[in-house]
Formats: sequence, C-alpha cells, structure tokens
Amino acid sequence: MVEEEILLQQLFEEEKLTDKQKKILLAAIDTFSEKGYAATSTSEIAKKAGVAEGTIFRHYKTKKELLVSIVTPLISKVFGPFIVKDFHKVLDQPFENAEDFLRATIENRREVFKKLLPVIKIIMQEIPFQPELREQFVEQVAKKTYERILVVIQDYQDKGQIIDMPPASVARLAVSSIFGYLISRYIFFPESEWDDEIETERTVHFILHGIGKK
Amino acid sequence: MVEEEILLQQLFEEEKLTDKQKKILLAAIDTFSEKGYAATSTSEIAKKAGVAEGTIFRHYKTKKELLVSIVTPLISKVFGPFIVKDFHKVLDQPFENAEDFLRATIENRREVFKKLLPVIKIIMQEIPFQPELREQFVEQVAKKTYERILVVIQDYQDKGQIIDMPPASVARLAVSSIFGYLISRYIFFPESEWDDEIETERTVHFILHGIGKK
DNA sequence: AATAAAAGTGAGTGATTACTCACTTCGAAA
DNA sequence: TTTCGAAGTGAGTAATCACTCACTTTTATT
Repeated sequence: MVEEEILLQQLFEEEKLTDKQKKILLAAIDTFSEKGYAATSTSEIAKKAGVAEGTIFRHYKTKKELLVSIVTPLISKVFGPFIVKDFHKVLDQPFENAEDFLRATIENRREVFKKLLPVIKIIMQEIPFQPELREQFVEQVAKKTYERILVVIQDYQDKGQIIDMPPASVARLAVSSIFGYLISRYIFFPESEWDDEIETERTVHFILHGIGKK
Repeated sequence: MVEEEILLQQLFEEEKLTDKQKKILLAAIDTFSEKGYAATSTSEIAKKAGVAEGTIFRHYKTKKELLVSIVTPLISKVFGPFIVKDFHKVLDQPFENAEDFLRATIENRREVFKKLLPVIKIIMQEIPFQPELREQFVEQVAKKTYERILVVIQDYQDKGQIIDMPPASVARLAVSSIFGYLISRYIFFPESEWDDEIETERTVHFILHGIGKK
C-alpha cells in the first residue's frame, strides 16, 4: 500500500488526486498488467477499487483515456530520465570510460524497471495495438532518447574506446543486451535467484568484449 | 494468398482442412496478430473469412481453442526445429568455429521469423495471459531448446573459442543479441532499410568481440 | 441412386460490455 | 449558514459478446 503510493506519486506527482482516484488508478494498473487492457472490464476495475463504475467515467471519458493517462507519464518519466539524469551524468561529471558509464546505466535502468514493472508490462503489451501510445513512444524514445544515445556513443568512439561501427547499430546491440538482461531478470525468470552484481558485470563485459576468446 | 497457403501448410501439414477452415485460420491469424486476441470478436473473424459464425464453432469449441490450435503447432514446429535442425547442423556436420555457427543460426532464425511473423506476434502477445500457452512454451522451448543450447555453448567452450562464463549467462546474452536484432528488424522498425548481410555480420562480431576497442 | 456423416448456416440466447444521466453528497469559499 | 461546483453514485441502455441449435447443403461410400 505504501509502496504503491510511491509509484503513484512518481507517475502523477504534479496532479492532485482524490483518494478514490488513486484507488482507481492502482486497480487499473493492477488489472491491466495482469489480464491485459482489452480483457479488463471497467466494472472489474470499479469493483477492485471499491468505487462506483460511474466514478471512473467522471474522471476519464473513456476506458482508453484511462489507459493513456497511466502510460503517458511513464513514457516521459522512465525514458525521459535516460536523457536527463544519465546524460547529465556523462556531461557534467563525465565517466572516464565507457565501462563505468555502462555499469551506471544498467544499474540505474534496473532500479526503474523493478519499481515500475507493472506499468512497463502494460506498455509492452499495448504498444503494438494502440497507435496513440506508439506514436508517443516513438516521439519520446526513438527520437529524443535515441539521439542522445548516439551522441554518447560517438563521444566514446572519439575517445577511441568503442569500435567504428555505425552508432545506430552500436545502440541497437547495447540496448538489446541491457533490455535482454532486464526482461530475463524481471519478466521471464523473476523466480530464479539472481546475483545482480555479477550479472551486471557479465553484461558490461559482454557488451564491451563479447563472448569470444581472443 | 499463395504465400499464406504455404504458412498454413507448414503449420497444419498433417491435418486435412476444408477450404472454409483454412479461411477461418487465416482470418484468425490476421486479426489476432493485428488487434490482439481479446480485442478480436468471433463475428469479425467470420466476416473476414466469408463464413457463418456458427462454422467457426463447428470446428473449434471455443474462441480460446481456436487460439491454441493456431499457436500450438507453431511452438512445436518453429521452436522445435531450432533444436532439431540447427543442432544437428552442429553435431552432424559441426561448424569448425563458433563464428560460423552463429552466422548460420542468425540467418536461419531470420528466415523463420520473417515467414511466421504474424503468428510470432500472437505468441508474444498472449503468452503472458494464457497459462496454457505459457506451459506449452516452457515445456517445448525453454526446456528442450535451452538444454541443447547449453550443450553447444559448452562444446565451444571446450574448444577454447568461448570464454569461461556460465553457459546460462552466455545463452542469455547471445539470445538477447539475436532476438534484439530480429525484433528491431521486423517489429520495431520494419519500414527502415536494412542491409541484412551487414547487420548479421555486425551482430556476429558483437556477440564474439563486443563493441570495445582492445 | 440411396444413405449417412460431416460441413455449413444464421437467427436467436443470455450475459457482459462501455458508457450515460438524473440524482446525492462533499468541501471549501463567501 | 448558505451556496455552488466538483466528486461520487448506481440503475439503466444499446450494442456487442461468445456460443447454441434446429436446420440445410455437401461430400464420400456403397
């Protein structure tokens, strides 16, 4: 309950929310992430939130608007921070080498991923079907974040720490490795025992040196 | 139309299908992959297939049975072959080095991915929500395939071509890279221009040597 | 040609869906 | 204390949902 409050606070920090509104959002996040958006009925959300069904539609004109109002702040606050926080880490107190940057990035994204897991599940599920969400995602992530990542990569390429592969391909490969780790860790095999420190090191080493023996 | 016939033939080769049954399956694959299972109505499938709604339920007791009967053969015929074909390639006419094996694997998976894209989308979408499918998937893919991959990895480790990282981690990292490529290629940015030969080489090089400069 | 089983049909079923609206309750400002 | 807009309610609505069933048509076997 307390932890959920924190999640809400992070996603809707600037908005004033009624008590019942919070309950609606939490119930919606819970059910969407568990059963999927289309398979969730508004009556179910109302029931779980302990609220009349009409109350939902007092605040959100449609069911889709409820979905969007959950996902939108996430997109700007999870992928946005990649830009702001981590990028400033690089510029303001730049990591000497790519290795430290990678390690910091993985650990940082892991925290966010873990904390916002239910909402991230919703995004992953609904992006293929909701053009509205996809467009937002592309705008926020593909364009903004991507451009910044490219700059970071080129920075380390200039320093001679990264091979001369097109930055777009470098980005794809590194991002695949990081998200592959997070998805294995929190979605596919959350039950397994994970030594996160060691796995992070392995991932960093892999991104930099691969699995081949010289 | 012809290409779709081939897809059906591959998935349902041993079953005798009526003309209308084929049309139902194609319409279902199409709509499920486009809008998602839960958001697709049986009346919509019937309409798209040019068939009465009752005809669907003549062959499939429930909507979920229709889903399962599409996904099940895919799991055993697409992910099964990962085991059989590719693994036998390694054992019967073993690749001398890990590099050749990787290249062959990526190219092989790319063909399959491309050909069965709509059905793969359905699997990816529905596995989180359908315990029945997830169990099948785990049984057929995660267990069998995974065990075989581990053997291959250990084989190359014994040959001294792969570093001494636990095979499970090696598998995760390599599979992430390959699927990261395929997902970028066919799901996220199918519209972009891709030079598959070059990207395959980059992915192979990345898996073996990373992006770091020695 | 006769027959039976399988395939196909479409109107009809009760349940559920997202959403509305006339109404009540609440909370803060005047 | 009065007042007024926002918050909350829940019975009601038309549409749609997955699914049924009595019936017709097609197909294969003799």
